[in-house]
Amino acid sequence: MFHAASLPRGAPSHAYPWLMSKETVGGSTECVTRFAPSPTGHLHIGGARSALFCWAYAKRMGGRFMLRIEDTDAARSSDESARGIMEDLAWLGIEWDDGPSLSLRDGRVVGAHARDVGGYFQARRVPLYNRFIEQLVKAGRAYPAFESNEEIEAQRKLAVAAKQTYRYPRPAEIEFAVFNAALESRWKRACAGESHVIRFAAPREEVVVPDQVLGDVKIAAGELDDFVIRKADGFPTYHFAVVIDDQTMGVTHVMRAQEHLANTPRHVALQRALRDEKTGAPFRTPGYAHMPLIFNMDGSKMSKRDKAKFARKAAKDAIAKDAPARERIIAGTGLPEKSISDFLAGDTDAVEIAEKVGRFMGLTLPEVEVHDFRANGYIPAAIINFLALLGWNPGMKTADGKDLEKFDMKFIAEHFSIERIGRTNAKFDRAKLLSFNADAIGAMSDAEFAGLWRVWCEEFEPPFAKVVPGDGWETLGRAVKARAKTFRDAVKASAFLMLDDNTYPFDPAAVAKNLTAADGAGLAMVRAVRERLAGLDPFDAGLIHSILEQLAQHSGGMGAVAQPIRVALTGSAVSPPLGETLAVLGKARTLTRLDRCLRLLSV
RNA sequence: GGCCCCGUCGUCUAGCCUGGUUCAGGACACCACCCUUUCACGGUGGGUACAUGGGUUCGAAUCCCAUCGGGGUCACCA
Repeated sequence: MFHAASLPRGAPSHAYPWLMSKETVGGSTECVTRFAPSPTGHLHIGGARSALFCWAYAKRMGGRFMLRIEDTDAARSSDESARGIMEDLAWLGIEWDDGPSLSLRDGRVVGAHARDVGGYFQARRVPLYNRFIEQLVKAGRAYPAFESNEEIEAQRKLAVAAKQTYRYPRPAEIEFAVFNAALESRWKRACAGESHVIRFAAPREEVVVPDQVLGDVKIAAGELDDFVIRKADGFPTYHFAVVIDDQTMGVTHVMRAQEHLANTPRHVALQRALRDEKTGAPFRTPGYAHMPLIFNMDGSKMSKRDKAKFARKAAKDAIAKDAPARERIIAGTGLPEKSISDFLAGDTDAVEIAEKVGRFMGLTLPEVEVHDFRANGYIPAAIINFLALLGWNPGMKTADGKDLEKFDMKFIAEHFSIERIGRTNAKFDRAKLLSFNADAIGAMSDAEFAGLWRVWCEEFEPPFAKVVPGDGWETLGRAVKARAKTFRDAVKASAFLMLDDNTYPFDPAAVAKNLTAADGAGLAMVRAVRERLAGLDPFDAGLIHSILEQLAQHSGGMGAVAQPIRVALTGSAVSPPLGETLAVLGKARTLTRLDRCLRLLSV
């Protein structure tokens, strides 16, 4: 027997001639990949990686990347979700050639030149699915089944109780691949409107999934049961819609997470049973590539519930340390007492509650959706680079012999290959992402950083954006850029700006060390600096800096000058460089603060 | 539990296909030192890994087998 595992990875399987796809490099058919999310929420970071890999492969092969919305779950799908997913993809820079169109802020339209394939929302393609359902029934490869969901569920429970795998038993009257009288009668009942589902008559032979990452994956005969391909509500199931669409939309390569691997035999079996409406030829089996899964550092799945877990733990810790904290949280979030107690008890993982608690407590909740990363100040380029490395590696070295791991989408589009996708599940290391983001920020010019940071602040930190003087962004940005791994960090580093000039508190330790020690030497320095600053015009970072330097020459170093000023100005011993800090604060606010400090602390 | 996938530093990984050049290289994180007006940035250095056990071979992280471990999946959700 042919041993697939001995094949080089990525090689086509010669054991199954129908798989010999013509859709290879240089062939007449161009490569088409697709990302097919179901619009039931935001774009998950793992989904973003799937989309990126699909995009990358299509670009590398000079083909097309398609976005298809799998909204066959009428109850859970929503248009808002679909739009949100598209916006997240566009924000990351993953743009689709084919798919619904989306207008960007800059006026461009993604998907403007999409091929006409009859719609990219599955819910609008139902008549197409139904034609193929009928084809399958007439061929004796699918049949209506009339059991209710409850009946099936009861039987499944029985099987589970007996520690057996439940498989729907094919009715004795159904003959494989024959449209017999019994089937015809069932079909008539179904067409007459009797409630039913359509089940696929699965083959009773081994099914092979040709996977370009894992090699051929064989599923023994009898593992597949007669699964449902059309639900009672008339919508196709995922398995059916995906096969019909991939065929009719010309998809040549299916790349998705490994959690789908176990479903793939169903798809392959379906493909072998279905015929093209025009040519009568069997459906193509696309090239499959299942990529490794992404987990949290502790091995759990990355899920929205992580936010609730994180916020709950922080809240519980705070309450354990200080019982009244509970009341403060209730008051501070404006949430009903019941919501908070349910939340703390773990009865609900509602994201809205988690986010309110998180905001009130000043927590940064773990990001799991693309939008979370965006809201927390991450840069698309850093996310893309990091994601690309999760399960793929270019296997190249830099000029100085290190592993190449910093690259952009252009590089990915030029070098991506399925052969270099790994097979091992990966853990999502936020620390490394953060480091990538810091590097991306560090690589920006001051002007570039200031511009992007400002736009971000205006959307996600409006109160802060308001206190930054219009002409102060670049000066401030220059001062905090190196201190920020994210845009939000840069806001934190600029916290001094948000302080109320007349009420901000002083850190006693910092005061003792830098102001009142040595008979108030620090205070004397504050006084001296205040005198010089009072007459300064313009109040410019460079000029301020040189004044401080002059002072430093006569008083034993910069430390003796800078630290007292820092404490006087911000209440703490930590701040960005003083020139920029004072300049952005402005002369009036600076003098107000220095005067207040002198007034409060002088003896 | 059945079926399937996977197993190199704490994490992402290079190396594995084409066994020796590897007492295993890089990055992030961590620690130490240097730089320094604080905090950062930056620089230098350091520790930590081939899951285990059997083979094959002169020689195995690399090939084979077993065990153990991790994960996925078993829906009228995708």
